[in-house]
Order: sequence, then C-alpha cells, then structure tokens
Amino acid sequence: MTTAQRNRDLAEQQRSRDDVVRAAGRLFAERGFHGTSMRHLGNELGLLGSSLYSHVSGKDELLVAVVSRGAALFQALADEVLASELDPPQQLRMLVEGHVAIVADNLDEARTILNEARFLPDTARQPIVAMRDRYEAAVRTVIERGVATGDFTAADPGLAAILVLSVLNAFERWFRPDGTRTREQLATDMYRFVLGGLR
Amino acid sequence: MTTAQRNRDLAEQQRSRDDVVRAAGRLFAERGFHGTSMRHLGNELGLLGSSLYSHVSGKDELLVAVVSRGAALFQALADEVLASELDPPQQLRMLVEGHVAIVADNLDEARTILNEARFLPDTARQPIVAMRDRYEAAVRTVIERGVATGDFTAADPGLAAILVLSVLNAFERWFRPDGTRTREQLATDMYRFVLGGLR
DNA sequence: CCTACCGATCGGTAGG
DNA sequence: CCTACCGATCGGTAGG
Repeated sequence: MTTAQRNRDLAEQQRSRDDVVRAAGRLFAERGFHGTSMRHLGNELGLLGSSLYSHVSGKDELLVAVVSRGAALFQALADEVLASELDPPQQLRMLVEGHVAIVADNLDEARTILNEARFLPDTARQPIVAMRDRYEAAVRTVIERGVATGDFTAADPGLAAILVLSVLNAFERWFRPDGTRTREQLATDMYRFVLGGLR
Repeated sequence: MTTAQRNRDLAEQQRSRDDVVRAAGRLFAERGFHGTSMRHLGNELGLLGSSLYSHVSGKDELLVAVVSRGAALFQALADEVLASELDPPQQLRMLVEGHVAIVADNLDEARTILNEARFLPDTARQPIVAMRDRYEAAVRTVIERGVATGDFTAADPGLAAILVLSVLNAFERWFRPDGTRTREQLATDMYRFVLGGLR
C-alpha cells in the first residue's frame, strides 16, 4: 500500500451504499440520468467509477433507489392525509404543507422523480407509476370529499386534482433553500391559491 | 402512420434543416437531450448520424434551434397580451388560452424547453433565460394590473405569477392530443382555477 | 448524403 | 476500493 493510498484511506471514510445513492440523486437532479456517468458519480465521491459496482449492480439500480426513496415519502403523506379525520380544507392544507416539506427536505429526490422517472427500467417503472397514481388519487379524493361537503366547487374533480398537483409539482422547480420566505409562508400561499381555485 | 413508413416515404426526398430540427424536438422531448444520439436522430430521418452535419454544425445547435423556436412563440404571446387593451381578467384569459394553444400545437418544443433548456450551451442559455424571464414578467404585470384595478387580490404578485405559471407549465405534462376535452374547455377550466387563486 | 474513419467516453467485468 | 481491461457507442471530421 502506497503512502498516497494510506493517506486517502485515513482522510476519507468508506462510502456506504446510502452515500452513493444520495450522490446519485444530486447528480441526476442536476444533470439528468443520461447526463450523469458512473465515472462522474465516482469522482463526486472520491473514487473510480468501477468502484461503484461494489455498492450497486448498475446505473439503473441507482435511479430506482433514488426515485423509490422519494416516492415512498409522498406515498406516506397521501395515506396519512386520507386517514386523518380533518375536514377537506384542512386535509388539503395538510397535503400542501406535507408536500412542501418533503420537497424542501429531499430536493434531489423530488427533482429526479419528476424529471427522470421516465428513464426507469421497464420492470421498475410500473410500481413507481402506481405510487404516483395513488398520490394523484389521494388529491382527487380530498377534492371529492370537499365537493360533497360543499367546501369546494369542482365540475371535474379529476381535472381539479391535476391543477392542484400542477402547483405542488412545480414547487421543486422554483423553490430555493436560501430564499427569504419560510416554507410555512410558501405553503400557506400555495394553499390559499389552490383553495381559491377550488371555489 | 409509423415512423418506419414515414422513413420509407421520405427515402427518396431530401430532408431540410427544418425536418432535422423537428425530428430533434420529437426525440429531445421523448428521451431527453442526453438520451438522444445523432445516430438515433439520423435513423429517425432515414439517414446516418454523420449526414446530419450537412444540416447543422452539431448537436448543441439542434437544441438551441428547438428551444428558440418554442421560446419565440411564448414571447410573442406575452407581448401581444401586454399590448392589448383588455382588462386584467381578460388579459389573463388570453394568456391561458394562448399558452394552451402554443403547447398543444408545439408539444415537442414545449416539452424540450421545459425539461432540456438547462442543457443549452452557455452562450445560448442567456438569451433563452431572458425570454423566459420576460414571459414570467408579463404574467406578473397582468396580475399587478389586476390588483390595481381591484380585480385580483395578491399579497405577493411575484409569487402569484409563479403559481399561475405552475399551472401553465404543467400543461405540457398532462395534455394528451387524443383526449376527450377540447382545448377550449381545458383552457377555460385552467383560467377559472387560476382566477380563483387570484381572488 | 455516404464511406470510412477518429479519439473519447460509455456501462460494466475480472481479479485482487 | 483499485488496476486493468472489454466491446459498444458517443459527437464529430475528411473527402467525395
């Protein structure tokens, strides 16, 4: 073992699979899946591209890991909202606030899920699409409940859900972690906007 | 008509630069800029990748061409709306309807401009970003005018503009040319939604 | 628009 | 996690 190698080993820790997945999320979000090479990803972690294969079986697996992690968070939020006993406007508020929090805390995963999920391998795409559909269904259900109670007006709840999701999904595009407004302020403004749209 | 059939039909014709740019838009929208190779693009047109270099100087130029074409359309709409003498709600309606029409008629360019513009070469990115900012400013101006007249309520017109643009920009993601609702219906529903959000 | 290439880089593997 | 590779593909060029 050379001195240089020992120095590197002492200076830097071993990378875990989780470190690799997180770095992959960062690069996929920044440069896209096809714009990111295994060598570049390795370089980001201070090692060679070929060394990544001791952590993952391939590049596709990294995309699946990044997207799955993000999708699980949105999934959990949707289930939590639907299971709550709040009235529809409060459920909608909970959805917006939860969505904003997930995106703000997992920006790389959110960006990757929105822009790169279409490049998932066929075998992995189906369950991810199912999770996205379930999230969309949760938004639609909240809207339908609100229409039933008279809190909302929506001639077409399916389309209304798409428009609410438009506002939610765009958040990862314009959110800046170093911005002046707090997440709570942003969530409140977004909630008021979509609430207005549903009346 | 399948791509293979179209390729056969075009087998004896010369392709123009415009054909190349259009095909590039289709592939960039479908598979992303980095997921599209010059060979694949050539194959789409029934010729070799190397033959494309008689039409364009390189792959980057194709991205610039696709994005510029789309950006010019949105630019023209923004200028037209601001120059009109309609009241703010009608200007907003004009903006939504125009946006929907542009996206529906130029889906590949719209998708490319939204998802691939970040891969523009540095020299070309600046003017494109400026056009996008100008479009955003037009939306904000309409909102500010509406606040001044009392038609709209928006504590923060800048944020309100972002939320309106969220709805507009998401349109290219869920619009399906073979859907049941007409563009006019979709534009009307989108208009009502954002109008509600501004009150 | 094709033939015939170029060097660079891609995802990935064998073996230690 | 590295060394030393592999075949395939990348964007692009020279010359016709």
